[in-house]
Parts: sequence; structure tokens; C-alpha cells
Amino acid sequence: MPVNETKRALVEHYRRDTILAAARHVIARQGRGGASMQAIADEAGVAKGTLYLYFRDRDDLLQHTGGLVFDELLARLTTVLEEARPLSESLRALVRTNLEFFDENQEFLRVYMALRHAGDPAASRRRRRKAKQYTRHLEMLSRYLAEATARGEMKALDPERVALFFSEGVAAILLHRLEGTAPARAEEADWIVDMLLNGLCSRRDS
Amino acid sequence: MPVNETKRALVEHYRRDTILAAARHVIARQGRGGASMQAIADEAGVAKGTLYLYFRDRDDLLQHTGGLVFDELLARLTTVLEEARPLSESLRALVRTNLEFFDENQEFLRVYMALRHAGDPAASRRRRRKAKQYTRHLEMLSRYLAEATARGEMKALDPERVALFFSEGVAAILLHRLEGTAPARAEEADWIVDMLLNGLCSRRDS
Amino acid sequence: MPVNETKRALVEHYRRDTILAAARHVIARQGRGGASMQAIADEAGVAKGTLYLYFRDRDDLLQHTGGLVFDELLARLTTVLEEARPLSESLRALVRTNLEFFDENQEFLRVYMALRHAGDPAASRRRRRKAKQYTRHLEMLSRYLAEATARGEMKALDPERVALFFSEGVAAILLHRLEGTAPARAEEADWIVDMLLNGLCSRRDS
Amino acid sequence: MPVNETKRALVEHYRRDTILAAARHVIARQGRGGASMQAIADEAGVAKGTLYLYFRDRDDLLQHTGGLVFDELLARLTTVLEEARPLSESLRALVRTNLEFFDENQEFLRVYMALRHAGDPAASRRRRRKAKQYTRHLEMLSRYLAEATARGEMKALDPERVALFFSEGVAAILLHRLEGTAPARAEEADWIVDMLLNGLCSRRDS
DNA sequence: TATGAATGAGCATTCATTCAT
DNA sequence: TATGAATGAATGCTCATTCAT
Repeated sequence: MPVNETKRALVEHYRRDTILAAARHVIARQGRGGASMQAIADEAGVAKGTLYLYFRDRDDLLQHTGGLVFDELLARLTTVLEEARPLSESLRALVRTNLEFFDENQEFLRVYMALRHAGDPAASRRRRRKAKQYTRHLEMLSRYLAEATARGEMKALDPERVALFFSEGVAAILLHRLEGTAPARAEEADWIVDMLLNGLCSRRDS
Repeated sequence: MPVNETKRALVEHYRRDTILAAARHVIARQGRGGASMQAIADEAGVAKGTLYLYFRDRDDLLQHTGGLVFDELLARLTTVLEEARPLSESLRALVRTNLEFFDENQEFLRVYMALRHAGDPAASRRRRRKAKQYTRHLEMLSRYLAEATARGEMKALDPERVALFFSEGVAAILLHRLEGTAPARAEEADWIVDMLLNGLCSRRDS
Repeated sequence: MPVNETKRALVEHYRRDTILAAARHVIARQGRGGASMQAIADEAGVAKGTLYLYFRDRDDLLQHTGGLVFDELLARLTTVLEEARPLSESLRALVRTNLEFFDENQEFLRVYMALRHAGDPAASRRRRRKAKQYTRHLEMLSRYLAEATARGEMKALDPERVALFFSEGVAAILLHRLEGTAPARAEEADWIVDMLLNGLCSRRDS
Repeated sequence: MPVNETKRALVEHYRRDTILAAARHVIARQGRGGASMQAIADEAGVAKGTLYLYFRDRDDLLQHTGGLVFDELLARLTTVLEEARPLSESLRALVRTNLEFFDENQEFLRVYMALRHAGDPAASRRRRRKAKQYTRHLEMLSRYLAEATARGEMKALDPERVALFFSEGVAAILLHRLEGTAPARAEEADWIVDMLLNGLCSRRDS
């Protein structure tokens, strides 16, 4: 019995993942608006109705699809930031990790961009249900920056704003990489971090 | 006849602008997805069919509406950057101008964010028509940074990437201002520019 | 201009009536549940979307379709009951009128039966919007009976209950007429009224 | 073997009854339209597929559920009418029995009303299968009235029509009782029967 | 026999686009 | 040129029915 239970759970899990992957493909290809239930079902090779066995409604499915990306992002952020290191090292590791992850999972980046802003403002109403998931990594980064400031490694700046600035700036670069020639990852990460830490000004020292 | 021709052209122009302004209002209020042709027509006080006399289709109308914002942005950018000034002054002026403009025209910012990525990639097909308009201000900023680099005011960094990073970072801050308490504009501009020019590191000198 | 206005109003009115008639046909043929928007549109020879130009939603359309029947019923009831007459005459006229109307408009009767009970109890929620329309003729009849009682023409019975009993009893007979041989209308009306007034008992006094 | 056969038959019978009772609950609560197979299966504590082992399809299940009510009704009618009594006593007993039964089994009444007209005529097609079940109690009442007429206890009226009239009239009153204040059962029964037997007219004899 | 995951036709509703006036 | 009634394809979602286990 437990075996059957397990098997069933596995199959169910597998189906769920198949659907989420299909949703991911479609969102990456067509954007949030273009990801119709029919398109996702077709991509997953199941019937439209099946989607509703695993997700309450379209919003729920999209939310969970986004969750994949944001959870992964958060996990990587956590791993990187939990190691005690000087700020410069941490940020470098952060950017490198992101570059690596998104370079190799371009779909994820597209989904990130497509779902980041939770659709149209009007669509709200009771929604806003779990829009927080899209900001958790910002909060974590923000907390880290606050600590770095406390340690005296960083100027005293509003950490939330810096995190936002940093995150969106990097995301833009990542997206740009998808559409054209891009330098090697290590170099890209290095100049970004250097720019952030030391600024654009040519005069350093003296 | 030429007079009539001119008058006609003026009237036509006026209508066009009325429609574009209406589209701008609606997009700012409802988002891209919520900006139905009916809603725009109502806002403009014309019939739905009339929209099609001035714009090929919905996509065309939205594209041109975005153009308004981007043209305005470009004009301001041009004004600011054409004055010969040290890099730090130019950037500060740039950020201040943007803050000022978008703070007082929140609509424009919302439209900018809503249309920046040309909607869903699926909308493509034959499209991709004029997506470049959304990058012209980036190109101009990029050129300016290249010159600054040549003048030795800035480190040698890929100007296109820096422009992108800068632009999206600032946009994120701007959007954030719309949803909560925000510091005074001058301060906001100053820390952003300081961060950009001198970096996050606490050690300045020695 | 007024002419055009009028013409437009006429056309609109005509369309509306066409749709209502189509809905009536379909409800009579398929019942409330079977009256899908598609079926009604097909019957009316218009596109599905057109229905929504004239009615807010399916419920609204069905409500108005029912309204046709109930308004007609109420009008006839009013006409008959407003003439001052002894109770027996009034009831006889009432039943005759109903028989006549429904015999010649069998569709109306079917619609009456289909819409009388306002759908499923669960379907409610905010509904119940105008369910009263289905009871107005009962109220009128009830009022009339109350007056007759006051005039001493009738025993003192709860007029609401008698009205209900009478109405449903007659409706059942009417429906029965649709499916088989039926006596002439005058006879039918007469025995019903006689039964009501004098009862089933054979002893008509000594 | 016969024992096993019997046991099996009993179990099967029990299952069937469980399902029918569940269907009854659900129809009473949600109405015909709201009685989905899933809802019935849940109520019965079996799987959706199981329902199809005992009933050909939804229509079949609903039909048999209605059968429960009509059989019960028929049984009570039979019991009451088989006792030799004067017409007035029989009718009074009939109405009292009905009031009692339906007052205490409001579910039955709701199901009776929901299924009385076999749902939408469209459900037909090959159907029309067993719609007669809904008329058996009418036939029995009709037969009784015919006998009463033959015995000279009643005027000579088409017994089928009177039965119909009586039955629907009473049903309407019963339904009305469910939604509001209702007089005591005995009084209700008495005025109905008095009205039927002696009519509405105030003057009974001189 | 019993299950319930999967199916897909069907439904109400929206909205970009067309075209007769 | 301007209109807005009409269209019908497309969408999210439900649910009766089937069938592999």
C-alpha cells in the first residue's frame, strides 16, 4: 500500500512538474498574456481540463510557475549570502551565480521578466494574493545590505533602494545577453561588481 | 487649397493627439492589457471605429502611445546631455530631470513601464516593427557615456551596458516611489548619482 | 435627424424583439437549461456577441424573456379584474382569457413553466434580482380575492394561498391541454370555475 | 452459492440506496442543475466512477432518485385511498398525509418539484424513457375520483383533470409552506379540502 | 467491483476588427 | 470622415463520461 501511495504521489508530482515546465516554456515563448490554458495544455500534451486538476485556476498556475523561478533564485541567493565574506566577494559571487544560472536557463529569465510585475494593475481586485513571492529575494538582498552597512563595509544608503537598483540593473544586463553577443560571464560579473562598489569614476585613489 | 490642406492636416493632427492622450490615460490607469479599444475610444470621446482611421490596429496605437513617452524622454535627455558639463553634473541633472518629470507625470512612468518591453513577444509575427523606439534613449545615453569615457571622465566600460544598467535601475527606483513614501527628489537623485560615480564602498580615499 | 433617431430606435427595438422571440422559441423548445446563448443566437440569426449588445448577460436575457410572458399575463389579469363583476364572472373571464391566450401561444405557456421557479436554489447568491416579477400576477389575484372576501362574495380564506392554489392548478390544466385532446375552451373554463366556486360535491343543495 | 448470490445482491442493493439517498440530499440542497455527479459521489462517499456502475448516466440516476419520491408518494396514496371512506374523509386524509410527509421530509418535496417535469425537454432525444413514473400517483388519484363519481359522491367531472388540478394546487401550497410561516397542518388540510368540496362561495345553501 | 485521473465538448463572456450608413 | 452595430474567434472554466489500474 505505501508503495502504491508513493507511486501515485510520484506520478502526480511528475504530472505537476510536466505542466509547470510546459507553462514555463509557453510563458518564455509567448509572455504572460500569451500563455493561455490551451497553449499550456498543448505544450504539456494533456487536455485543458487536466490543468485544473493540479491548479485552481490560471492565476494559480502562473503563480506557481513563477514560484519555480523565484524559489530557485532565492535558494541561490541564500546559499551565496549565507557564507560569511566581505561585501565585494559576496556581490561578485551573487552576480556570477545569477549569470551562470540565467545564461543556462534562459527560459527562467524570460519567465522572471514576464511575471515580475504581477500583471496589470486593474487585474487586481482580490488578487495580490501572493505577489510577495516576487519580492522575497529583494528583501533578502536588502537585509544583507543592511548588515553590510552595519559592519561598515558599505556607505549608509537605504538598503531597499539599493537592492532594487542592483537587482533591476542586473536583470536588464541579463536580458540583454540573450539578444546578442555577450562577454564571458566572469568578466561581465566583474565589471558590474566593480562598478557598483567603486563607481564609474576613473579616478580611483590618489 | 493649401490653406484647406493645412487646416485639414491640423485637425487630423489634433484628433491623433487626442487619441494618443486618451490611450496614455487608459494605459496608466488600467495597464496595457486593460487598455481596450473601447476604453480608449470612450476616453477620447470618439467612436471605436475612428481609432482605426488613425492607427492600423491596436498594436499600432499602443506603439505610438509609447512613442509619446519615449520621445519626451529623449527630448529631455538631449537637452540635459547637450550642455557641456562634467560627467557628475550631467548625470545628476539627468536623474533630477527624470525624477521631476516622472514624479509629476506618473502616468508617463506607468506607460513607460507597461510598454517598455513591447508587450508579449508573441504579439510579434510580422511585428517587431518599431520596437527600436524603446531603445533610442538608451542609445543616446550610451553615446554620451562613450564620450565621457573618451574624455577620461569615466572608466572604460561598455557604455551600452552601463546605460542599460543605469536606466533600468533608475526606472525601478522611480516605480518604487509611486508606491510609498519617497525621500525628497534632490536627495534621491544625489544618492543615486553618488552611488553610481563613487560606488557603494564606504572607504572613500586612503 | 429626429427621423434618423427614430429609425435607429426602431431598428434597435426590432433587433431586441427578434432576440427575445428567439429566446422564447428556444426556451419553449429546450427549457431554461437548454437555452444556451449560442442556441439563442442561432435561432435569432445573429452572432453570439450581438446578444450582449442588448442584454447584460444570459440571466438578463432570460429575465426579459420571462418578462414578456409575465407582463402579458399581468396585463390580461388587470384588464379582466378591473371590470367590476361578481366573483364568479370574474373568475370565469380570467380562466377563459388564460385558456385563450395560452392555447394560442403555447410557447408562452412553456416559457412560463420553465421560468416560473427562477432556476436552481443554489444559483442564487446575489441573484434574486427581480424574481418578484414572477409573483406579481399572484399578488394581484391575491388582492382581488381579498376584496371579494371583504365584499362577502367568498368565504374567509387566506387569499394568498387560494391564489396560489388556483394559479398552479390552472397552469397544470393548461400544460395538460398541450399534450393531448382537450375539451373546448369554454367548457374547460366553466368546469374549473364551477369546481372552484361550488366544489366537487355532487349535492347542490337539495 | 445462492447465499453468496444473495449477499452480493444485498450489498449491491445497499450501495444503490446509498447513492440514491445521496442524490436526494444533493438535489434537495442544490436543485437539479446543481446536482453534479461529483457532488453526489462525495455525498455518498464513493468515487465518481462508481455511480456509473449502478446507473447508466446522470439522467438515469436523477430519474431513479425521483422514483424514490414518487414511489413513496404512491405508497401513501394507496394506503389512504384503499380504506373505504366517504370522499370528504379520504381527501382530508390525503392532504393531511401529504402535509405531514412533506413537512417532515422537506427534501422529498424539493426533489418532487425539481424532478416533476423531467428537467428540460431537450434532455429528450432517445430519452422519454420513464417519464411516466411522475404520473402514476396522478393516475391512482384519478381512478379514485372516477370511483367516487360513480358512487355519486362527486359531480361528474373529468377525473384526470381534477386530479391534476388538485395535485398541483396542493404541491404549490406545500412549497409555499417551506418559505414562510405556515398554519398548523390540520387547519391547512381542512380549508383545502373544504374549498375543494364546497367551493369558495360564501353562501352554502340559503 | 471500485477508483479517480484524464478527457474534451460545451458554456458564458470579451473584444479587436470590419463595414454599411 | 466618423460612427457604432455586428461579428466570431478566443478565453477561462466546468463537468459528464471513460478507462487503466
